[in-house]
Amino acid sequence: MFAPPALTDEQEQAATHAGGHLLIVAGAGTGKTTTLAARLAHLVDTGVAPEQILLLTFSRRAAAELTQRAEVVMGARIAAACWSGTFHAMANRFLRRYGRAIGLEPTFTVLDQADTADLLAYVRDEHQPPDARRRRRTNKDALAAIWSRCVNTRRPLVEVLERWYPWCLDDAEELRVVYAAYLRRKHTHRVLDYDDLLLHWWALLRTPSIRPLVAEQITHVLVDEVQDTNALQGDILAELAALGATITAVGDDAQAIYGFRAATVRNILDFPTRFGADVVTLTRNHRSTPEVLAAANAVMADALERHPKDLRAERSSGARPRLVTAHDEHAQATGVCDAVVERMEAGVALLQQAVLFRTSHHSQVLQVELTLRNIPFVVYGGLKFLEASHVKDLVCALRLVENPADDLAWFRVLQLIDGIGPTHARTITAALHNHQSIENPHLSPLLAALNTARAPALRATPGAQVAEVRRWLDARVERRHRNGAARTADLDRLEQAAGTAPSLERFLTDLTLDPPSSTGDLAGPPHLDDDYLTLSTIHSAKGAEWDVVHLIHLADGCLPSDMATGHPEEIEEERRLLHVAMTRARDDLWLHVPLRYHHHRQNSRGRDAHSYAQRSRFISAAVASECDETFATPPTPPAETQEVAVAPAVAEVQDFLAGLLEA
DNA sequence: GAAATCATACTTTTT
DNA sequence: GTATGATTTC
Repeated sequence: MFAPPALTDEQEQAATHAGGHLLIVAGAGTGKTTTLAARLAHLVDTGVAPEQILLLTFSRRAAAELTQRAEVVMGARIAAACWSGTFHAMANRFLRRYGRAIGLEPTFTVLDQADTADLLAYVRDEHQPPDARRRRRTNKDALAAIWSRCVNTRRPLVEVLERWYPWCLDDAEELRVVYAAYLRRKHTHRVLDYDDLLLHWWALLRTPSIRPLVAEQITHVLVDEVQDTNALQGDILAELAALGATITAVGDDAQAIYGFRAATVRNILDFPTRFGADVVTLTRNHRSTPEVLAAANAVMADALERHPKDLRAERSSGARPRLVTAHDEHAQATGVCDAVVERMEAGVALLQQAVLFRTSHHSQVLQVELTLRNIPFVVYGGLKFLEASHVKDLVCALRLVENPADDLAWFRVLQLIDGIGPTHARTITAALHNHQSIENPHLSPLLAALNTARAPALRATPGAQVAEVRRWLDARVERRHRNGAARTADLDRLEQAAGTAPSLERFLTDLTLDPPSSTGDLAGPPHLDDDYLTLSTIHSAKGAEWDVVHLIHLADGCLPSDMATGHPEEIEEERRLLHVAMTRARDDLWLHVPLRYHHHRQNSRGRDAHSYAQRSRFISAAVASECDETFATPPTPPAETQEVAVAPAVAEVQDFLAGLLEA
């Protein structure tokens, strides 16, 4: 018998619910993870084999946290036996194992979002090379986003264009051609994009020869953050249910923040009727003080769609949230640092404090200030490590080791050779596929390096394979970039990470499905016992909690983001984003509003500009009345208007120089 | 004709 | 810092 930590009545009811599908509506801070871990333990306790439980979480991080919590209750060995990970990671696992049944070679490579956009641009150029006379084409990121929305919402192209990309409607025919070519290309080159993983998993679950296997293997499915799943993921759950699995879904419609990724809140709202599920609602918040909750509830009070469940505070009274209006973002950064240090000196570890923001560049000024003050920090979210060109170069070269059919990888890697540009890269790729000979003396070192890395050599560990590829690559990376040393240092870190992977294929797949989420992730263990402050996008902070939380850049245009003010529902999603951010705080919540912030604007002279901001529209008078308000300190005068004292000797030199200019 | 180089515009959130 | 388009160089 296991002895779970004391559960409240509502948690207990959810954890031990028997006989059928279940929806747990769990507001922020109501002990969702505790309840889910307890349910997991309960299932095992009542005779379900851990190998028959599928745990679908939103991120690898959430999976790890849940598993860790479950380990405490049920022991590490049992917890580790569950199938757990993101929808995409689980799709990958099933497809590697059973893909052959639907005609999918299990050696496929996975394209991340940037690869997807690159491949779309690549096939478009084959059909329609850029034409100076024509107007600007749809950019490749939009190409990828449009198609992804079609797949994930399962709606036809024209409908998606009308609803979300009306300015692209004129290009509908062109897009159709490009997407058709993209589909063919992926198929012949054994590559899958993120959406393909879900789509093929779904197809697999509908395949008669596979269904009995899965039915036997998976009897219980636990889904976390179900409000952030999309239509396709909902259909996958339905297939699993049809195979006899019992589904437990957990979520909170007030925390739906992934609409931009085609998530639909219908998946949680319709769950009870679609699956005939019982519903248990958790409303007692154990995380935050009543003061923090009052402010968070006040934000949601103005929502267009009212969520009937107000969170009830269980904790005793604490400090009121602080609403700080700073003169500009420098003053804001100063204010955050002062408060963080003050709390640290009062005994709150940096690890128990966080600064959250809407977009990653909102944290730049703060990062400078933290560095100046020697306050250690780790940044989550928005990290473009995998998008840096030298990292992509290495990853593409490694993909060629695994899958020589990967045209996109060839296209990129070949252009690293002197004298080879887009045109030659294409012809050489085609020639390689047709086993024709190629006359280019610079090519053989690359082919040799790939062959050595590919050889089923005895010591071909992933680390050694990376090292082999780098013997060819490093010199080229250093030649192409001014800061070559820093870039090869990044490659060192990748090589190190590869050293711990079971295979090159696993290394590459993990890198795309679970990219390093923080600046520290690849750096390895030395960071672990340090104390550091967390900087995170709100999206990446989902599910986490801290004693002290600072929200910065709460200005209109930042939150709500001015990229997301087109449709009312987008604005509502931004509101929920603020709600999610505020409910991360246990004891102290700070809301920072800069009146003036740096704005990258492309005015005619190409100069950056400052914008004067207004407080976020979500901070209503009612919200403000739940906070203690502080106003801006007067600004320090800009440096260039300050009097600069000139020493006598310098004045003399200046006079001399000025004299040279006189006739 | 293709590659290298220079100039200019753009930069949400994530699997 | 990077992606794209125009211009220069090979």
